[in-house]
Amino acid sequence: MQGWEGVRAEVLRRIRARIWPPGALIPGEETLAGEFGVARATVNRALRDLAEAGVIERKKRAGTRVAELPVRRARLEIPVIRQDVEARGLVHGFELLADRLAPAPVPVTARLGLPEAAPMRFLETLHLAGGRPYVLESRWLNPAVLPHPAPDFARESANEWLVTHVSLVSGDIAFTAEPASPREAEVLGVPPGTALLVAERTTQGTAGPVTLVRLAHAPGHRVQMSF
Amino acid sequence: MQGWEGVRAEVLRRIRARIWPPGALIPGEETLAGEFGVARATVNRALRDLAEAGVIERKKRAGTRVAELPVRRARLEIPVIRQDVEARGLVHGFELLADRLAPAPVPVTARLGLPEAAPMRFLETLHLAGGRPYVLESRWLNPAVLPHPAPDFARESANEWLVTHVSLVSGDIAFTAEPASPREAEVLGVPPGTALLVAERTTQGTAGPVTLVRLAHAPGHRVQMSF
DNA sequence: ACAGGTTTTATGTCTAGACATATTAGCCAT
DNA sequence: ATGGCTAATATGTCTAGACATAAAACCTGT
Repeated sequence: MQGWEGVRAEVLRRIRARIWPPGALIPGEETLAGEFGVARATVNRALRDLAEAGVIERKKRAGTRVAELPVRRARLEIPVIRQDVEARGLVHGFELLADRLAPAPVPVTARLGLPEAAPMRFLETLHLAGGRPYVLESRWLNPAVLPHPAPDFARESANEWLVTHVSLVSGDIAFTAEPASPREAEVLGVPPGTALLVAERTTQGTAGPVTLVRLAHAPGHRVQMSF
Repeated sequence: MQGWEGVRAEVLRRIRARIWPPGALIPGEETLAGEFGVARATVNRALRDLAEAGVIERKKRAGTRVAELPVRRARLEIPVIRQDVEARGLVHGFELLADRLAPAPVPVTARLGLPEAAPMRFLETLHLAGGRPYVLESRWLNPAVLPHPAPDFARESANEWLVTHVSLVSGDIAFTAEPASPREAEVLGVPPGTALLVAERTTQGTAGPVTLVRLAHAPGHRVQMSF
């Protein structure tokens, strides 16, 4: 068992076997390299990987120690909605329900870091999967990121246009469960108050805040991730 | 701007500027190393990072190409519930509501890959944040992973004991929105049918399937992640 | 004791060169 | 054409050595 994956496996084994218990300082890279008969860079690669996984914590000069409470990290892949639907073997479609320029509510501008009541493009898109309502997308879009002439969001969904044409840099997502509002109930074709999985995303681009979007999913939707 | 982060930034800039459009083959490591005046290993580090982020796709012999539809990846950190509560500045507590050995329902054994109706430990724990119900944890636990004598889950929550004592290897999480069942409503102190954010996790360990747990969160709970 | 600067040290990164490995592309025989 | 072998090539990884950097530890002088 050699190579950086071998080193990682052996270090992980020792941690799990409590040879190096939680909180303990493990030997330095030089030492381990000597013991395993590999170069220090190889040990470094292995330990860096374990640090990324949250198993160990590394600090310059202070050394490497086993994490006290290993934090598990799961990765969520956020596809374009069309891909998401097609991956389920269904035909994707969408309807543009609203498209207007309006002063954005304060909570929206605040979360994006824009001046209060800045005029923004509001887009409401209902995505369909196999002809049935799939998710209601309510989006506030910073008009500064749009080119002239602006794209036709009735032809290409805002969701997809943004991913392919705007350089998204960072952002965050939050999932909540909420009862369907009258509007959501009507559009999605469910009784008001139905439990909906709601995702709220904000994204920042290279040229400032891009968009805040709320995705209200039809009942039964699962967001799946693995680790 | 030098170093692998500099290389990554420049490559990313060219991709965003469509100098290298989606689907395009980008120059090889050797070429880029020459152009940027760094060693090939440095370019490799930068490109490996971009590949991990989903911006480019790499294959041996075939080279590196820009991803057609960049999939955004967000990382979720799954803390121990106690940490989660304490991070919100609240006092954590819990009550063990049920603890029994029972044949697990078929959907449970099936998802974990255990024989049908295998006897499993069923644990129901209500976690409290600042004295108020926070999340109801319903867990099926493979008794094979427990030592003798078994730990006292009334003292240390199963959630925390598992993280620190069992080597978890892989697993998956799914989030859904569900109406509170009568049981959940009663325990969490909400009206039946209230929209709850439910997380379902399965985990596999080195020595086989470990646990399947359902976490029904109190209303208003947000699961937050960033990218 | 204590604040401030200096040394030490473990990790972070880089280089140049090498070999390993997975595919693709080309070639040849059928 | 088609199947199968072979060579070419881009990425993956490793080595040995070097310098950079951050933070702890060790001195100072007051």
